[in-house]
Amino acid sequence: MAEGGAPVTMSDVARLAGVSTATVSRVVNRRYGVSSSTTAQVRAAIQQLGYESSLVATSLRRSRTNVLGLVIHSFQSYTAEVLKGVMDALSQSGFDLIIYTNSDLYGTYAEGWEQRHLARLSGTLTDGCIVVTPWDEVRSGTPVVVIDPAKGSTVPSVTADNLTGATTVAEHLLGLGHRRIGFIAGRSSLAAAWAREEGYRRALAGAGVPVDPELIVRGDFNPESAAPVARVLLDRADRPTAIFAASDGMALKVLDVAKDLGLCVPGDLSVAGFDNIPESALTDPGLTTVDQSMYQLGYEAARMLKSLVCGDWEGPGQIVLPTRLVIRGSTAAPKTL
Amino acid sequence: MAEGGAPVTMSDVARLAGVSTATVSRVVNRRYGVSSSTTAQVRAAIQQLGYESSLVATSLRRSRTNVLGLVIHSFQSYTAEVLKGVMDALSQSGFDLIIYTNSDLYGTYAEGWEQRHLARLSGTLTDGCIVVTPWDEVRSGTPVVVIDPAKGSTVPSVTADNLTGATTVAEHLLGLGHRRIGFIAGRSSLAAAWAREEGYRRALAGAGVPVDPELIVRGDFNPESAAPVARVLLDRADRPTAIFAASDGMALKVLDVAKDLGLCVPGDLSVAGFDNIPESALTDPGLTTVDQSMYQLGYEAARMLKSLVCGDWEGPGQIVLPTRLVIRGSTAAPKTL
DNA sequence: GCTGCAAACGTAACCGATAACGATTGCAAC
DNA sequence: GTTGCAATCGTTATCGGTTACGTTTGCAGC
Repeated sequence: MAEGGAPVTMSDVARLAGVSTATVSRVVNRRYGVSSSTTAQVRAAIQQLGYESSLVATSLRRSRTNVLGLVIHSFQSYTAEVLKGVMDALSQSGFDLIIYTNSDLYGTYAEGWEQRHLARLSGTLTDGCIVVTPWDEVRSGTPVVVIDPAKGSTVPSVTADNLTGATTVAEHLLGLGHRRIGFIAGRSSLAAAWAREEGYRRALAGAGVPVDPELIVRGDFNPESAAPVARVLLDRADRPTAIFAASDGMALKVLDVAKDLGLCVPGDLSVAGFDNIPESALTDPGLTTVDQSMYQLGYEAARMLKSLVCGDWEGPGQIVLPTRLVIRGSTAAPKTL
Repeated sequence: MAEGGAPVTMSDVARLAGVSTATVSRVVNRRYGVSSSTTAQVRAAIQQLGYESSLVATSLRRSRTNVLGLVIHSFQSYTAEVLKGVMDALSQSGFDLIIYTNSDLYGTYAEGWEQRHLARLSGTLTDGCIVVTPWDEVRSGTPVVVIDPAKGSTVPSVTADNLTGATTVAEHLLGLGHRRIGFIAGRSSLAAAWAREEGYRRALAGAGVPVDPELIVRGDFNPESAAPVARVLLDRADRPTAIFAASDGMALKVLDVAKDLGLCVPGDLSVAGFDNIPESALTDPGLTTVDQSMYQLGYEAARMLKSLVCGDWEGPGQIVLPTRLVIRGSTAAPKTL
């Protein structure tokens, strides 16, 4: 059958089978109270017409839909990792997944897009939602889990231990003998950016190394934002012997800048990042970084949401996942040591 | 406001504002025929209650929803690229996007999942759908665009020029002087696999090189499937001087196998792939491949669907996008020449 | 033969919104 | 004072299902 023609509805099936729509509904939902002969008739009609129940109509009437929602702003490379984790966690769970995004990719977002998207889904379509954005003003009748929420949030959430992770990286650099360590911070509005910077500061303080404000510059987590500020650091007469960027994307950009300036990594400059995106393993030299497993974040968020929806969640309201230092070739002891 | 409480509906707003739901609807949809004073009252009530219209209820009643759907089986790495293209094409178009996936990631798929997913969305939720799968038995009341459809399909579709792309790669290898070129085919049920193999055959035929069936082995596009069959090729006494794999994932696996066997690429063996996934640029040596721009596929599919929904599509029913040969370090003239 | 009861099935209200239609109101024109 | 018309707003049917409830039917038990 080709295109065209109105979609086949339950009453079409009912008419063909010579029964009421209620009976068709009972057959579809395998409810008690339909004789085997009429069941067979109805099934035959469904088969013949190629009927599929409408998700919309069903979800409007029913409270439970067995569909979970995921709301995102736009597609980044890490988004795919999160989604893989979410889908693996939902594998064979009986829950389907709907991802809702809007088309305003580059335009300015009207305030409160999270709430708007959430409301459109969680009204009746989904049994619960995952929100991938720093945000905590959740209003929803159904459970919501936030990945990487704003600082001090009290909504159910999953986040990486950015503070410890960043501390570990800085301690790794300090352990190698570095004392002048540049830091490229992330967008200051994000909790993750704050935690990573704080980890850097604490590690230095712990080692008795004073924090030089001149060595802290700010990007926005985007690779492109790192190039100019990295140059600022590296053009200094007393340039740092190591640079710790708050994201791998920015760290990879630092590698490019270093190459442009004729600096050898890790000979002249050690570079470390945060995230462990796939590309970081493939550069030459490989990038020392912190694995925060976006996959794991997605996986845990989905697991949590699933339990919240089923009402059998036992764990804590906020999950903080451990991070893992990944040492590769981009860091070494400073030459001047 | 925290969680809990039934979601606020239109009648809640109507009650608070002292009007009927019809009036609220008119205000929400900016229709003519509401005095400015009542409009203000209604808006105030909406604000106070935090009302958001339900996507489900709206789409059930209305024919048009300004939401497009995308149906996929599971998340692969290329899926993210397709999605980026789709979202860029939809940027500021007024269309939102809903991606529907089910949870059966590893389990066996019941036959006809495409139709089932499509029916659940296109009943009323979406104005049209993109289906990312080789499939052509489309039945839908709303427009559907298929990315990478089955062979000889007549539904609106977007696909890469696999035939020409594969021919180009094979000709590149022939041009370097290779005569014994192994081919690792993809899953035979897919049209893309057929086209890529056909391109390989045609290039050889064009150069007057007889096709040796012993040099053609079959994977399934998955990286893991390539290792054993690559070994079969490379363990032969008269092993090929070059291997062309029908996907980058498989080609990268061939690089691993070659390394295990102590073969030098491209000194002892040239390797080429197809897809140009990001990883292919980062290996050492870089992988010669064909860029088919999944991004572009997604972009064009979305553009086409948008026009089909609006009824102003002028282009052809099937779009075939050109491919581009990307020459990197993994291919060179054979040593024995 | 009548009652009782459960199985089988239809009727109709309902989910939250939209839109055709009807009803009310105010005001100008006759 | 009517009439006419437009502006404003409420009533109600409807989208495609689900489900509480009512009705019919068949059959066992008295």
